[in-house]
Amino acid sequence: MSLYGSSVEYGLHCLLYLADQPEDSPPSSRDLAEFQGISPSFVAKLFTRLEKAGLVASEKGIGGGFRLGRATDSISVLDVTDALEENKALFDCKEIRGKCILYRDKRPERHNQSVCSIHAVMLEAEQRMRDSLAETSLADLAGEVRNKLPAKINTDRAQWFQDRQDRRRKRKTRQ
Amino acid sequence: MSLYGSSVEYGLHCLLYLADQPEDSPPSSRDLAEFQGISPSFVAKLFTRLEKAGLVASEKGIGGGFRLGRATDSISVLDVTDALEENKALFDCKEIRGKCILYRDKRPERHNQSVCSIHAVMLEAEQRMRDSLAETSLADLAGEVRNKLPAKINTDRAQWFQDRQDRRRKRKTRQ
DNA sequence: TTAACGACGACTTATTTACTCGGAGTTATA
DNA sequence: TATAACTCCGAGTAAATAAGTCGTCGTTAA
Repeated sequence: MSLYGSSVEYGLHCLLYLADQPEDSPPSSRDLAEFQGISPSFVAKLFTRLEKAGLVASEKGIGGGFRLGRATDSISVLDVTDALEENKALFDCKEIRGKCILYRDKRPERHNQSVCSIHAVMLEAEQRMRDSLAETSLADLAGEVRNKLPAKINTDRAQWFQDRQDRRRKRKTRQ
Repeated sequence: MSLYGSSVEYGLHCLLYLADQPEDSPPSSRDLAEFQGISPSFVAKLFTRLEKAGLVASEKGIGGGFRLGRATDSISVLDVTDALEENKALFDCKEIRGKCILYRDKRPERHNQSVCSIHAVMLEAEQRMRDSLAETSLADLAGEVRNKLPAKINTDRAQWFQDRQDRRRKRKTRQ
């Protein structure tokens, strides 16, 4: 496996689709899942976490779904990974120095004085990773994808989501 | 949990003790485990991985144990994490674009043309993390720890390992 | 010979991930 | 207003992984 789970992959792809979505027709989590060919119930679960983090806002009811909670340029990739992987650190220092046989009886005070050197190295590496992830926003990613793919794909996709929305709302808004 | 498992923590601590060890008396994996109050069988397992990566060299037999496979300044923290967490990437891109409902039938060729944009962001972040981990060597860490702790602790530790070694070898070298 | 060591692999257990299911709640339509 | 259609939501399950164990083997020194 990898350090980040598949939640991060699913979530980022979903949010990228939301970034290109018109304001008035929020796709449901089911729409997003079926469009990508992944599990609808799992995507639904991811979105509850994304909502708690404020990255998306939900709209209930028959025509409801999700829209982004903030502007695309104010949501970073780091925001998404933090929301989906909870607050999972790179390294969980268990302070095993405290178990050392020499200090089994008289607990040493100096362990609390400073951060474990190993831990410090890990914290630094983690911070660099986080800085990097924070540099890219959903707006950056969405723009990149739009430029990379031929226009027809984007219009096809927009059409598909619109059709789904229309079907749910019995074509009230369109036609 | 954290992204890196406890193998990394155990392994790094063990290697740090090896860094301060005199050449002629290699501690056994059991010595290292009992000194730190952690599971001997698990530490033994870790050392087979460290040996395969060339970070330690083993010596069999009754007085045997482990010594570092290279100089302390040529073993980085990254070397250790790579050895213990296999080749676990930060992000495992499953290319779910290929499952998209629009291309279910006619597989698009352009997916292979370029790296997924999301994947690219992750690769960059991972590289920065790896660069950071590669900057610190066992020599750096060992020096830091030596300076941080009072001298007595270091001599006590050296004495403890020496006693263990002597007990195994029935006090051939000492006394 | 014996006791201690590492090497190796199968095995067990605990935790986490990935995913499902059955509500509760909301909205559009009749 | 009743109801059907659709949503979010969170408890619960199954599969995968991590963490740790155990036993057998070949090696080495006392």
